[in-house]
Amino acid sequence: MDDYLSSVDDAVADLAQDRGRLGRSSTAERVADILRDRISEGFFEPGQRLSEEAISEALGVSRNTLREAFRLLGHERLLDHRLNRGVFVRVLSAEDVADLYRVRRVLEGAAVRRPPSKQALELIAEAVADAERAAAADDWQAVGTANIRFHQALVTANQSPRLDEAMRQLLAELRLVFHVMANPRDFHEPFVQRNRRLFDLLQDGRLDEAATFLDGYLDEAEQLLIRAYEPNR
Amino acid sequence: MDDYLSSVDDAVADLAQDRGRLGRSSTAERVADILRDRISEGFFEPGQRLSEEAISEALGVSRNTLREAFRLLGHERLLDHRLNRGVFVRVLSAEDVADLYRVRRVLEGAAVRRPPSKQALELIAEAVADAERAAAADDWQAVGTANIRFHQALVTANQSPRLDEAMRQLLAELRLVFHVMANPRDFHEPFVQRNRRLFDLLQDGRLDEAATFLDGYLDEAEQLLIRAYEPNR
DNA sequence: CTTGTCGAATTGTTCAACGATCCTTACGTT
DNA sequence: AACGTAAGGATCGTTGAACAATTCGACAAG
Repeated sequence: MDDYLSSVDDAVADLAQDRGRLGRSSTAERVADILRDRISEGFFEPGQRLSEEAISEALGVSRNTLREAFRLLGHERLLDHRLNRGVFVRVLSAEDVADLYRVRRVLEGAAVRRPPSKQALELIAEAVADAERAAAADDWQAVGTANIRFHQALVTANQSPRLDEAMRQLLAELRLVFHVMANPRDFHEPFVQRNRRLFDLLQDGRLDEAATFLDGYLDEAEQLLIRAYEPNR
Repeated sequence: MDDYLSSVDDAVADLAQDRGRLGRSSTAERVADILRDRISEGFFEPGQRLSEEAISEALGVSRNTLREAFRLLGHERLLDHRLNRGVFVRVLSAEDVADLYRVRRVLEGAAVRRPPSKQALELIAEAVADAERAAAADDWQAVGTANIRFHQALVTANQSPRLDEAMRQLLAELRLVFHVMANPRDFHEPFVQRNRRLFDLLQDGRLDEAATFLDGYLDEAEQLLIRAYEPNR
């Protein structure tokens, strides 16, 4: 009987993992999801103003609800809310890009310096493989998203939900900038090999080497980005 | 005449620094400020429900505006927004506390490992002095806020606005927990000396020592907190 | 070319209303 | 005693309309 009870308890405990999915749905949040996707895919361009009237009508929600969605995205730094002037898709300055890479060095650097869990290694390996596969297929858009997943997986090694969330937001912000890269191949291709190399270092437990390798990696990515970005300010 | 023009230009350029203060005031944000203060001072206790009707009436704003404020604080993790049930002052679990300290180790650890700027050192020195002064005056509440300023100043060394902001949020979240400490003196006193010691190490450029010292520091703070916190769950 | 003024357009905020959801209580069933 | 159901009240989610406040561009005056 003890067995029976404990197995039930186990099942219930497992179930608790899905609890997160229950509460998740309010119109405002769903609207925010839609807008977030549109922004990160480049449908709304940085600097563009999002009219309350036009969008609320287009999505069939009231202005008040739309404004709640705007607030959410504003806090994620995807939208810029200027009083009495409306909300605009965020325009990142070169300093913003530099700051984002400063944060990446801290977040990813800390992750790389600690022995990764088996789970984390698996996630990282998957992302590397996906990137290589996409590169072989000349699908550079897919390479880009796989690269992003790679770095997200890296941060996972910190075992911290809050750092994961911070990284998620950071990468969403960075996507605002990726669209300025005229040729996505030039930007994403060089890093596919490096991802593989970084993964190998991590797997072999050569953490110090991984850390310095990562620093060089991020330096170059930042410079590539800023060089392509600085002109049109 | 050139001189005249350029001096005017300079004056105008200076003025641009104050631009940030212009936009900053909407009713919703001011309401959020009020509520944030009330929460961090313990007026609203963790777990308490904040009624839209009661608070909107008390503050003399509409429910819609209040909801915008709630969204803001929800994103700062100070409020817990449960669909159709209202907003509650966030209740941190022991895992939350552990995670917060994980993030602190990353943020403060990275800061301590890089040579601090003169400005940063100054901010840190001020916080240390304030804490010592308050400790001498037996004002343990003030010691607590000075300690918080100390750690905020530490992170300043990262030279990253986003990390500063992350630290600000993190500390606001931690304040939710500080109120469970029955005797603030026991919690804050041991760290006044350590702040001084950490400052000395930084000033002398003994960064590695500072880093390991900080790790021990954070470990102890975390355990103190969790020990006082775990029981009442 | 700068400054003042006016009006259209948009946002900020409020209000009232209605449906949807949750909580509580009570009642009946097994 | 544990569980399923039902009813009612309270609160939230969302809407639509309304008005004040603010911005912005145009146009006239100096």
